[in-house]
Amino acid sequence: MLSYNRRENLSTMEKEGKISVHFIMELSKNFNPGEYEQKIYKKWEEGGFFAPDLKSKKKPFCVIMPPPNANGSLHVGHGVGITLEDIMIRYHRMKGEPTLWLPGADHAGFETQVVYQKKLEKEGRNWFHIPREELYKEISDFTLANKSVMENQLRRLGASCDWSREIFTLDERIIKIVLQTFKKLSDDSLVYRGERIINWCVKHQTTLSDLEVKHEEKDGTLTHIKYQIKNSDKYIIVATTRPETMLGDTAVAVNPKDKRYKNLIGKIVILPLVGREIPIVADAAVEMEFGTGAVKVTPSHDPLDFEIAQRHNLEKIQVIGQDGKMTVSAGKQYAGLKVEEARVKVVEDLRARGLIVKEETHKHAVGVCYKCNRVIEPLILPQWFIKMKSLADLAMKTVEKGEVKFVTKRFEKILFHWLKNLRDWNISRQIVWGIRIPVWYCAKTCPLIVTAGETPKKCPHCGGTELRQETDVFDTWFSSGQWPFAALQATGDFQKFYPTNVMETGWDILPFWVMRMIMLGKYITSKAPFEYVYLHGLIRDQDRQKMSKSKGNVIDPLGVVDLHGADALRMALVFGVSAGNDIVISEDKIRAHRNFANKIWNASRFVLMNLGDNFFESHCEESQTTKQSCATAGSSRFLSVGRHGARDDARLQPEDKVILKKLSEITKKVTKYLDKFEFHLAAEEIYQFFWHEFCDKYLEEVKGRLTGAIASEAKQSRRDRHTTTFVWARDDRQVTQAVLYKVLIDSLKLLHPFMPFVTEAVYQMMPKKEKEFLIIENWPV
RNA sequence: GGGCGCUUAGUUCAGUGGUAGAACGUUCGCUUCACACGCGAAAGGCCGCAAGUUCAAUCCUUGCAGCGCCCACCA
Repeated sequence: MLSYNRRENLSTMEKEGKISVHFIMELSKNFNPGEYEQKIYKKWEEGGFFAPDLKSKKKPFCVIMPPPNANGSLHVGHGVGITLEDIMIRYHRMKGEPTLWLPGADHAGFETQVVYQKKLEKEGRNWFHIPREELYKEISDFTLANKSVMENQLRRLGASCDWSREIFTLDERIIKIVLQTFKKLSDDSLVYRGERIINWCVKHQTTLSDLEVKHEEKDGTLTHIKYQIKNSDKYIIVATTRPETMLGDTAVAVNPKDKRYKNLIGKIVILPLVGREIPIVADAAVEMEFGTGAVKVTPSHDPLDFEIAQRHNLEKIQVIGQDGKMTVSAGKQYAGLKVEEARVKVVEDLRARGLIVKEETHKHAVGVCYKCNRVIEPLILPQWFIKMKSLADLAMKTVEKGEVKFVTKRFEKILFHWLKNLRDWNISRQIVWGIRIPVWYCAKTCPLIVTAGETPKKCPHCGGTELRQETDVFDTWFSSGQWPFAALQATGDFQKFYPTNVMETGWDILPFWVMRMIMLGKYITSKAPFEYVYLHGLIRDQDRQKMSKSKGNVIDPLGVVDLHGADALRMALVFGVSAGNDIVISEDKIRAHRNFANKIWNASRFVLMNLGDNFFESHCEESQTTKQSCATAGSSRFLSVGRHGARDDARLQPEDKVILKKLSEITKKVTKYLDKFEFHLAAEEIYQFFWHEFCDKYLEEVKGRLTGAIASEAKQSRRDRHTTTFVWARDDRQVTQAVLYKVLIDSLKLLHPFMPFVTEAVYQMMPKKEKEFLIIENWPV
């Protein structure tokens, strides 16, 4: 027998090819994750276990990883998703299914640009002075650097995704598919370039989709202004929160049913300060109860006014520019002023003329940029839009038919609410970092040239060669909305793995991403991109607060992994958390599961010490003589303990029967819960069983029966292993050992999806393993 | 204004049409030879309020109250 000292670790053990009882006894009393995790992960990865076994005839299982934004570090939110996905993946892999977890990274267009812009600001450089190509290159380098940091963080969490297939959202193969989709939408007349009122962020100098605009309650002032009626000394009083926009007014609107104003409809008013003559129109969109019931109409700077203008064919005068300052059209005395300055000056000037009737404080929701919180300036700009109606209907039908199922039903309601209220989707962004829209403009006024990416040599309409490409890029969500089919097509796995099984992601991106994937996936491939949608909640701290850098309550997942191990973090993220609900995590909770990992470690040490050396050595010899691997010979026999009525074996003591019965029950339960996406219940069951049934009860009960086991050099039986359950079990102690072994190894398997590292570390020390690694073990039945 | 949720032990949360569950925390005892990151024991709850359906409601229905989130063109 070889002797070891406690410094020696896994690799030494493996070099020697054997593990002895003495080795186990020398192991540290506490599980030290740092000593094992990265080594184990490396072995898994090198072993190629993350790639799907394409030879398997079983039904494939596929999860597409929501590609993390490659512009920073992973946060705990990623930890939740990665853990849940990894649990599913490891479970299905152990069931022998060809299992693909496709990792990716997202260039995250606007988001990354915002991050990079901040970085430039700190360096004192001006974003807008850097040439486009240079900027693109810089952001690209930045993103790729972050991408590799992130990949290593995913490894630290234990993500068993197939790195050999990893794909980036700006991969040439992906871009090609995205452009084809745009072309198809264009051919189907689902995309158009339109001059419509859009959301403009003055800071970031780009438009945003409606979803990217947040609404904040703000205190404002409702200013009542007199507009004089032409050829009369009468006035109509309008109420507005944005007096400065009156410079761009082209009408006053009232509700057609409003008796107060009935006789004024069609009359002309003189716009104060400007002198422009504008009509009073009747429009049902005007609320009679609000303000004075008369609205000034500024088509260029207000969405509602824009619509009124469309209906009444009103002129549109832009008085605010993309720089957030008043334009020359606002008049000499206002041009160049910032909006806020102009507001003050306009009110002053009106007051000087006695045209302010009253000013009242007024709470109202103001649209702000979701990134910089700056007030959104509605402007009219030509943008690319996707028509939503037919795609939304398509998505609704897909969900109604059950082609896509939501694990948490209530999200289906929320999705429908979204789908029913969608307006056309502005997919163009005036940013650098993204996929450029494949449209070319001819120098002459020919129709636009839309391609699937190829650069046209000449204008198909006039033959002209003076063409210039659209500078706008796609909204990131336009490309990521195609991710499941695009990614699988790019890696060549589409045939086998599409549609995928589960889309696991945070509920906060239901409308941004999930909804669009259903629409675009179904539209392009005629199949829904996934069968199930599992949405997890937001992470909160013990005081139920959202985590944010400014609050200083952020938990860095890698810090936790370093301190307590990935297993502890993973378990803390699933324990006591049901689908769709917010997740409360605290240092206490993580420590509790660090303790559990340690419990697994120590219980395993105890079992291994008590198996006796015959377990470690003799059986290997036996199986070699029967030309069976050491591993197979051992465990297949043990597996029969629970399966073929061995519980009734006369040599089993009552406590043996109880624990084996419970093991069998727990195995069924955990399996059932995993199939139903009830990860927390699965985790709690196995936790409860392992700690309180196996450790607290069974291990204590059998201690007496094991006395002397360690020193024992019991001879093994050479009887045929196929005729007897416990071939080698010649006395009570040996029966106990067999039961211990069986319960431990099955527990390790059941625990593995949740806590892959401790379980694998222990498995590596197990004698008579069926497989080389636990990660590829067979799920118990 | 519209929509979606939540309310169960001190805390964070599970759960079920039929005697209330876990984790953490708390209290008391334990240097028991796997583990003090541990073991044993214990305390702790009209399952938000009211009505209804039912033989039976914490669970289903309705109303109410409190809390949270999302959406939104009352300028």
